[in-house]
Amino acid sequence: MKIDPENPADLSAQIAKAIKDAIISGALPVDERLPSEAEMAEHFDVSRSSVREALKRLAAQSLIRTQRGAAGGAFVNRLRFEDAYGQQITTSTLLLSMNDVSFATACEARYALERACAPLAAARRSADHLATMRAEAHRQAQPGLTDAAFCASDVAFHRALVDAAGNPVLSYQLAGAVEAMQPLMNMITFTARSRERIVALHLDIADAIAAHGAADTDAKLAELATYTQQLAQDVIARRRPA
Amino acid sequence: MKIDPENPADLSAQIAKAIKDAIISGALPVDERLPSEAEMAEHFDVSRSSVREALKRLAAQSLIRTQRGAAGGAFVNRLRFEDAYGQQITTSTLLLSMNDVSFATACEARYALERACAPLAAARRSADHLATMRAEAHRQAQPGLTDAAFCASDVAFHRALVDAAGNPVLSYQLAGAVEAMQPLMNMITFTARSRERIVALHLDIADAIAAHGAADTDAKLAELATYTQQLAQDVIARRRPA
DNA sequence: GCATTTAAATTGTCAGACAATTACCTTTCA
DNA sequence: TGAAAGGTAATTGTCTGACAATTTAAATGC
Repeated sequence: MKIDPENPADLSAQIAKAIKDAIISGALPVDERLPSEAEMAEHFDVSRSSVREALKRLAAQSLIRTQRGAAGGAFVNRLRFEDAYGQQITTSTLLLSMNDVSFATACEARYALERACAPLAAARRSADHLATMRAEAHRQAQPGLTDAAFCASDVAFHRALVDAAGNPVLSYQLAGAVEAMQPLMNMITFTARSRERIVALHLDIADAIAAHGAADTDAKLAELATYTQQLAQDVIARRRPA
Repeated sequence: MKIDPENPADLSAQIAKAIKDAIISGALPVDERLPSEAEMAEHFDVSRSSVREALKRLAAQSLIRTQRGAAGGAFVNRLRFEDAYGQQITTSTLLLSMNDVSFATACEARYALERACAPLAAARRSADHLATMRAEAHRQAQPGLTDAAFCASDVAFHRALVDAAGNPVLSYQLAGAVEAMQPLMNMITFTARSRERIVALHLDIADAIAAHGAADTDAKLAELATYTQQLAQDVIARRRPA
């Protein structure tokens, strides 16, 4: 850990960066205990408040965890894939909502990434993943389902497809792509969507994956992507003249 | 914004979550000014310190920015793709280093995602992206290049390929996949890698993209993936008996 | 009208105090 | 001897008050 310059602004940011760099570089291994707040305050020659604000910045990124008590303190946290999922989804959602990304761009990215998983999913899918996909597809066929529940089930279906690839790195990357799209898909749900067509495609995809058919899976996913894009264009075209 | 319960622990985390939810829900639009720290302290009935720690948590996620002075305060920050790149790379790097993901798994994910970009890159690549890819490939052929510089150029080549797809959402997603792999690739650089083979493949990829050949690009990327996996296996096999 | 000065608002930092929690040690009693 | 009870120290969590630094806006003087 390095000492801060004489610049008396952004002290907590500087301290946070120093500790963060130490964690990334491996100088502070997982579960290592950081010095106490008082010790760090003395070491960096700042107040305990500044140290605390720095630690809160790191805690917000799940880089450390804190524990009260005699043997307590701040510990380097093992960043788990499950923790990163949430951050990924939040960030993706905000990126989409704050940067007016077009539906076409977001949809293209989503299906491009999902199709990247298709061959792996077709090769490795377990009976469990397949059962989840089929269960969700059948749920989507129920007539009384609300739009929100249909969308949630849609997300669950695609999550199962992604997880079927058996690669946690891919699952992490796809979390944002799949789950952040749900609000955008709601945009269409209210108007033009044909649930029957989507359910049929989902069942086709499940069958293709059941048969380990990589090419078939990819083709059906491409069809679903095209249909989704077409729906969006229809909705936009309908809104234009009004 | 809601009020906190009577639980006097994790106050700053609760406040941060309340504000974060308000931002995600859209109740606080971009560039909206939050109340001053003193006002929030009174509103939530906590001390200014707790409010400040909550704000630091949000600042660490680039959700807000702060400004001193009379018309200063905390403002909802527009999350930009460039900001998210860095977070994505950091998170991916830590996930890989802290969860002992196998090289095979990480490499598989990386090339699966990159191949998802290939058809789009082949279709849309600008002269600029193509020039960057070829320039990096030629730089990699220079004899005096250090291993670190070769790796950096390798990353730049693949970044250009991804950016050539012209989809900022894809570029964001791929940032972690491409850049977080650099340390893992260094593992191999020291031993078995043939630069000539890699440069040749890079030039083939650039040619395929120049000719808008989606299938050729994908095939060459698949070849590069296979070669990389093979290298890793060789290194592991060589270390085993020793 | 324009430049200068002054005031006010706001975040950034500091110092000190107390509360809450937890591990560890000591004492006491069976 | 063993175990339960209690006390002690260390550490984070929170509060209060103060001052410094910065920036905008208003007031003032020419």
